[in-house]
Amino acid sequence: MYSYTEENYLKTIYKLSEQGNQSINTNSIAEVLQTKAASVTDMIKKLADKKLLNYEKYKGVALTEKGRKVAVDTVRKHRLWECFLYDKLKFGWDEVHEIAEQLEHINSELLTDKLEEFLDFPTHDPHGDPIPTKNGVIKKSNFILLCDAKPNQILVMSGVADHTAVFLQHLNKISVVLGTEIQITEKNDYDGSIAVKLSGIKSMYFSKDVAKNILVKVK
Amino acid sequence: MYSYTEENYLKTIYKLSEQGNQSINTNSIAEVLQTKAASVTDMIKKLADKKLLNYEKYKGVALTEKGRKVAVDTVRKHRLWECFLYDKLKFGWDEVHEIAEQLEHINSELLTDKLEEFLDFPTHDPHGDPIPTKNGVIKKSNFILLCDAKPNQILVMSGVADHTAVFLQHLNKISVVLGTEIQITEKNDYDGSIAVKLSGIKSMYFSKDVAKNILVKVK
DNA sequence: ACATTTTTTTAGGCAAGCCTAAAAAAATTT
DNA sequence: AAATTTTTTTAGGCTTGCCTAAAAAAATGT
Ligand SMILES: [Mn+2]
Ligand SMILES: [Mn+2]
Ligand SMILES: [Mn+2]
Ligand SMILES: [Mn+2]
Repeated sequence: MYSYTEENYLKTIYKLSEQGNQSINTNSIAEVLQTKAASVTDMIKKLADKKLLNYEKYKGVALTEKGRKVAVDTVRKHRLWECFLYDKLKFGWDEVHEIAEQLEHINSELLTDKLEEFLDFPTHDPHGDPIPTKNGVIKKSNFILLCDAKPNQILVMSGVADHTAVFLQHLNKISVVLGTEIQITEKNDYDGSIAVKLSGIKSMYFSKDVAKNILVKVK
Repeated sequence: MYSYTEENYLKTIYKLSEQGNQSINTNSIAEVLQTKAASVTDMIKKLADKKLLNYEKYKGVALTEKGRKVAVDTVRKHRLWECFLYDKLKFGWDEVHEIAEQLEHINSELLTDKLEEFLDFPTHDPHGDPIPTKNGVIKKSNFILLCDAKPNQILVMSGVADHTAVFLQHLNKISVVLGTEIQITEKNDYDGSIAVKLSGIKSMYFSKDVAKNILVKVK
C-alpha cells in the first residue's frame, strides 16, 4: 500500500506530534530521518497529494486521520515485532529496535493479527511503550519520570524516555529492568542525582541523566 | 547489503539453474520475475559488475560462488520464515509463501540464527523443501514423483512439485498433507491417472496432473 | 524599520529499477 | 545459403527518493 519510505515519514511526523509539537516543521523531520530539508519538502508534497497530511507552504505539516492511521499501524507492527524478538527469540531490549525497523514494513494484516495472538495480546513492548490496537487506539501511559517522583514511595520501573542502545545497556549494567522496584531514599538538588533502593535491598546512586530517562509508576 | 530487487534476481537465477539449465537466459528470468527482458539486461549488467554472476552478451548468465551464497541465504531465510508462519502462527501451507517473499529480505544474520534455533533447527519447510544451512549447504532431497513410483509400496508424501496456492488447497481438499501414507493400487497408462489408498484405508483416484506434482519417498 | 540569520522551498540533477520501441545478433526455416 | 523469426541488447524515457546550490520567506536582532 505505502512504501517503506512513506511509512517512515508518517511514523516520524506522528512521533513528533506526540511530543507536543502541534505543527511539525521541515527541519525536525529531516533531523530524525537523517536526510535533508529539501528531500523532506519533496516527500511532504507527495504525502499531501495522497491526503495523508495537511501541508501549507512554510507552515509545517499535520497528519490527517488517514495518515495517523498508517503511522499508528506502523508503530503497532514495530512494537509487536519487538515483543516477538524479545520474548520469543530472546534478544536483548537494546537489540530489538533496529530489526523491528525493518519488520514494521511487512505488509500483511493477517500476519500482524496472528502475531499479536501468538504473543498473547501484549499491551506493552519491551521498552514499556504501549501497543496500539488494531483499530488504532493507543493507551496513553501515565508513567512519570523517576527524577520527578516523590521519595519513599515504592515505584515500579515501567519504561524509558531514552531508547538508545547505550542507555538500555547501561540499565542492564545497573540491574534496572521493567518491573524493578525502586524507592527514592534521597534527592540531591545540587546535581539532580538521587539515592535509591532497588527491590528493597540494593542501595545505589543514579545521576540526573539516568533518573530523568527512567519512567516509573507508583506501586 | 543487497537490495530487495537484487536478492530476487539472484534467487530466481539460482532456482532456474537448479532446474537443470546450465546457463540462464534473459527471457526465462523476465518470465519468472514478471518483468521485461530489457529490464533483466539492465540488472544483470549491474550484478555482473558486482561479481555476483558471470555474463557474456547474448550468452546468458551463471552465478558466481558469491552470487550463489546470497541466493541460497535468501532461500534459507524464506524457508525458515515459512516454518515460523506455519508451525507457530498456524498459517496454511498455501498462505505462507507470499508473506515469506517479504520476510526473506530482512537483513540480520543474528535474527536468522535465532529464528532457526527457536524453530528447533527444521530441516524442511512446510512444502517439504530442504532448508540450507548457515554455510550454504543444501541437502538434495531424493524424493520421486508419485506418478513415477511403483505400485503397492508404502510411500510417504514428502513434498510438492507445484507450489501454487490452488494446488496446495486442492491437496487440503483431498486430505493429502506432508507425511500422509500413499499406496498406489493401480496405474492407468491411458490417461496417467492412478488409484491410491491413503493411510492404508481411504481409496481415491488421482489424475495425472495431481500425481505428477506430488513428491514421495518410499517408507 | 531595516539588516541579518535561519528556515523552507525551488531548481536542477543523480541512481535504482522499471518501461517501450528500435536495432542487432542468434536461431530457425525454407 | 538466404530469408524469416525469435531472442537479446540498446536507446531513450519515466518514477521514486535522494542530493546540492540558489532563491524566497520567515524569524530575529538592533
Ligand atoms: Mn523501537
Ligand atoms: Mn520499543
Ligand atoms: Mn515459498
Ligand atoms: Mn516453501
